[in-house]
Amino acid sequence: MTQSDTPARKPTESELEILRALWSKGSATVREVFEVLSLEREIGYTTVLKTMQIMLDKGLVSRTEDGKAHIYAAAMREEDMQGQLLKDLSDKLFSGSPALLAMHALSLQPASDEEIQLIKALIERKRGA
Amino acid sequence: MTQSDTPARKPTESELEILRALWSKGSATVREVFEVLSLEREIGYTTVLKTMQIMLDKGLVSRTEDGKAHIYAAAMREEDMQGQLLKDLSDKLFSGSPALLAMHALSLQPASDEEIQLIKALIERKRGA
DNA sequence: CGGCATCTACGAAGATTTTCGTTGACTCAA
DNA sequence: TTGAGTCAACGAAAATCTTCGTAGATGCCG
Repeated sequence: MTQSDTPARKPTESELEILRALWSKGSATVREVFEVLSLEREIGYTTVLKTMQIMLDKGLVSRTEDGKAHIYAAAMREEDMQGQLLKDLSDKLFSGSPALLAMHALSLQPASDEEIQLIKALIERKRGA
Repeated sequence: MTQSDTPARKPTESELEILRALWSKGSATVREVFEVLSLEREIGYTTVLKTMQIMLDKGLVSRTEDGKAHIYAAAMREEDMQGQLLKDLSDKLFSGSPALLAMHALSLQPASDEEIQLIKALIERKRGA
């Protein structure tokens, strides 16, 4: 039995790397993902293939057959993964407070005027609610 | 040769767990860390000891002798580690933009009035500069 | 002194992650 | 039909992380 029905663990570094490629392309074959990753670093085709098969087993990606090749897609939306990993980091290093985390992030690098406007709007919206 | 002089990699899950205990106590012996971790979960004393020795080798902690026992301290300040991991996450999932990350974090959970004030102040400060 | 308690050191097993070689299936063209 | 090219499956090696048993050193108490 595969473990496709397990909760959905945190992706490993390599898995996240592949997920990023999938999100950016919408969906892709192993070869396409391999080509994206190859731009970043040395890696073998079968390494990518194997990892994607493992991810399928973990439920991190889904796939459909298309003739000889398989087409893969991320099982989770990028923003959901962002939320999940932010929550994880927040729990581990920011006393479970995303707001505290946000403050640290903001002091990490000055936000642009545009970003500041967005954040202000976001805050106002919350405030109004 | 130990690898104490390597760049300072990202701590593993277990290592981060130990770092949190060290930050909360300032510095501590293996036994003290062990006792903190024991409150959270089942774990053996030598497991903690071994992990802390590995962390010493990696340069994640420092230690001084105190009679028979050793006193450990985190090598990096908590806020620096927070910054490092935030940057890492930002690079991997938020196009390298901490501000974008902050926005997502804020929409994750409503910030308290107090937090909103702090964030506003932070933004104003940046704006002024 | 002798034994118990407490430490560190060492090594190794087990689990997980990362990597890729090899194999066999299929496709297309000569 | 056969050979070159492309693909997935499989298995296993290598690297890393997690766990702890065992052994040896040291301190303290009677």
